[in-house]
Amino acid sequence: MRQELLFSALRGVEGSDSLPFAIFQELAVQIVEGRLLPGHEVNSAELARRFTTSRTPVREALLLLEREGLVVIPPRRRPFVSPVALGQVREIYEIRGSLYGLVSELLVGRATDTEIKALGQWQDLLERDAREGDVDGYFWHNVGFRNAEARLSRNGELQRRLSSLGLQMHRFRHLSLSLPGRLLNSVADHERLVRAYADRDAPLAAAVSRSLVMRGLRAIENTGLS
Amino acid sequence: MRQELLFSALRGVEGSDSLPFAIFQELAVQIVEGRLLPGHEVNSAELARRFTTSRTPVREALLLLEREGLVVIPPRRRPFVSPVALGQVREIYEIRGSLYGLVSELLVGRATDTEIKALGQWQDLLERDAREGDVDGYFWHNVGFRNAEARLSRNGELQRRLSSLGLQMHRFRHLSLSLPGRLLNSVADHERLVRAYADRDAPLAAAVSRSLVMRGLRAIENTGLS
DNA sequence: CTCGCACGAAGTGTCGACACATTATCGTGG
DNA sequence: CCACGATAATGTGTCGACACTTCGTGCGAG
Repeated sequence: MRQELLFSALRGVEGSDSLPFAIFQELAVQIVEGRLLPGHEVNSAELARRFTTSRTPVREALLLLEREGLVVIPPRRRPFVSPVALGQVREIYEIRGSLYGLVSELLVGRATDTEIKALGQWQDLLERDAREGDVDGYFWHNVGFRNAEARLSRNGELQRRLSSLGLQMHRFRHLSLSLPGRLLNSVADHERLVRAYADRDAPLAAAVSRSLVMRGLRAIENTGLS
Repeated sequence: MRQELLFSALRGVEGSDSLPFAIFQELAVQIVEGRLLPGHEVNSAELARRFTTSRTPVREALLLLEREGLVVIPPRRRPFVSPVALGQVREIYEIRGSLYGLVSELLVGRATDTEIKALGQWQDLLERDAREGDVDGYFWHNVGFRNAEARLSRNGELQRRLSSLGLQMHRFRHLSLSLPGRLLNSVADHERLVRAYADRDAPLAAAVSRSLVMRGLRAIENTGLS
């Protein structure tokens, strides 16, 4: 499944074969896809029954979900899927904008010409998706593009933190891209970005990358989130 | 103890009264202060004996330490205090520089005049410490200053993430500040920063804030870390 | 004397059980 | 008929136990 892209930088932190991580991944996808709605209760006892294990690994999985901000665990109370408040969305976008600005800046100084060319190929895919109005395809190719950028920044810590933010963002993606005209706008930004990479213009790349993220926030704000 | 400043933004995430969090805090301080050296083995069995509890809460504490990057937990193998590689230090500083740039930028738009004046008071303390050559005092007042800045950014997520990075940074602080002339340099940067705040000059504040962090990295690199 | 294997010691991941806290149910009084 | 309090049901945090794996030690073959 394409969802595996979301965990790319998290894998290896905890053995991906471990039982807790498998449970975490399963639940993370469900939350992020909207099948488990905010406020929905995820108590360890029931999950243990569902996965036919004891509560210990489930508990660990819940802690992982908490660290990714997908679940809230109040002490002595049942854990539940974390709510998505507009304020928090804005906070996350601000961080993400700053960090992707950094990615672009680092990338300009560290990526080879061929690597930058490879980014251009992602750009072609995005353009095609936008032309055909394939919102879903656009989204996933965009994730691929961003992952590729993060990798080229040659900063593993940065990659890991962005991946964590990406999980959160996935939760409200449908709000961000489904607006008319949004895709074409976005694809134009991407083009400017790739050109800045090719020109090795670090400040411009950083600025464009950041504004690209912030435009996504603007789009969400206009839909009027609950 | 002053160390409590380090956990300011982490408290509340997990009940600070919980047993696992208490163990986490205890161990985090020991690692961060250098009393538990990189590579030192921290197995849950021994810790359980030392804290006179079962392994379950200890295990949870170790997971918290792992999430802060202070401990590595290889599957089926004993956990150990994570090593401090120069490469990783650079990665963290890059992220920190970017995020503190963001803090400064947001702060300019969101803090009140009186709040900015309060930052100036921290600045006075730093100046005095620098004049008197009180490296330790300077460090802690600096932490206070940065925490205050983060709070004024009015972005809780950002605050939390910076606090996490701060824990890591504490591990090599002695390398960063003990160089001759470093304090005076740093204090001059702080002054420029506070002035930019007073002038409500967001781009300048962001640039100064970031360069302030990066100067710290430069200082560490020159000492030649193992 | 060195290398490698086997055996024992110790640690990890998981489990079921327990006391306590929280939550839901239901009967009773107003 | 609703509010409220006792009580039952369910969940959390913690514990000790177990099988399996990893680590350490020493013995024996070469």
